[in-house]
Amino acid sequence: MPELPEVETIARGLEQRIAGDIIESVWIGDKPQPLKSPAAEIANVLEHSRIEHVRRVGKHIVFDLEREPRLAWKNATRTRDTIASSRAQWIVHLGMTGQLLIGPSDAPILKHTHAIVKLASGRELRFVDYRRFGRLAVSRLGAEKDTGFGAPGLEPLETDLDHFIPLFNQRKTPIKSALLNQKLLSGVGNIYADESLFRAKVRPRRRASSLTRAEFQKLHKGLQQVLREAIKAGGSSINDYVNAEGREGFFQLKHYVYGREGKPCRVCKTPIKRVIIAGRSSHYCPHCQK
DNA sequence: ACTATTTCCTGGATGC
DNA sequence: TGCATCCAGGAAATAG
Repeated sequence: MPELPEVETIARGLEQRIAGDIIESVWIGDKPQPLKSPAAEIANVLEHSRIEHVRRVGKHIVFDLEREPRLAWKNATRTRDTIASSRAQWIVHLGMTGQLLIGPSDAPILKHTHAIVKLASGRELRFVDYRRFGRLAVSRLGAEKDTGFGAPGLEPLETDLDHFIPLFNQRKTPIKSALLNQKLLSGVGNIYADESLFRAKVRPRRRASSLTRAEFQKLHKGLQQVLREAIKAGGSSINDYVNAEGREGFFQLKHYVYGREGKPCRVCKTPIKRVIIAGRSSHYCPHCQK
C-alpha cells in the first residue's frame, strides 16, 4: 500500500524517466470509480502537454504540465482561452493497489488498466489498479476549485516539532488514528504510523492528548527517521507495490511491528500484538510500548 | 467542531 | 473440489 516513502520513490522514478516527454493522447476506461475529474476534462488537459516535472505531495503524485501551444493549435476543438491558461496539473492517488507503469506501446495490456497515456517518445504510461481505490484528477493552476487535494495536511518531513505537537495535543482520538488523519499530516499510512509509534515507545491506543512533550518529541523524530530510512530502501513492498521500474522496495524487511503479529519483538522478544483501532490493524510491542 | 463508523473494490486466504 | 465468507485499507461520506 503506497504511503509517503513508496509514493516518493515512484514519483522520483517517473521524474527521471518521463520528465520532458510530451503527452500525445489519452485513453481512459469506462469504469467510473477512479475519477475525481470528468474523463473528458482529464484527457483535454493532458493531451498535447509537456510533462515538466513529477513530484509527490502527501500520498499524491503530481504531474506538472505545460501545454504545447503549437500542438494544441492543431486541434480544432480547442479555444483560445484553453490555450492561454497553459499550466495545469495531473494528480494521481494510487489508493491501495494503484500502479503507474511505463513501457513500450506494444506491451500487453494488463487486467484492470484504467488509463493509458501515449507519450511522444513512443512509450506509454499506464494506470493499473485492480481494487480501484486510486483516483485521477486534473487541476488547472489558478482555478478556485481544488479537485485534487481536499485539505492537505502538513508534510511530515518538513514539519518541525513546534508545528507537530499542536496538531495532536488537543485530540481525544487515539494517536494512531490522528497519525492517519491526512488533514493533520499528509502521507502517513498504516505501516509508518505503527512503526513510528514503536520508535516512540507509545501504544497506538493512547489518546493523542495524553502524550507528554518527551513522547511527542520521540514520535516526531521516530516518524521522520522511519520515513527517511524507508525512502532510502525504496519503500516497503507488502503485496503489490513496485516502483516506476517495476522493482520492489525492501523496507518491509526492516519493520519492527507492522505485519509481525505473534513474532518476537526485535528488541525484547515479546510477541507483537495486533489490535483493531478505528477499523485499522495496529501492531505494537506490549513490553516496549507504554 | 470532533469523532466514530460505513462504504467502496478485488482477489487471496480460510472454513465447512 | 467447490462455494461462501472474511479480510486488507485510504479516504470520502455518513452518522452520532
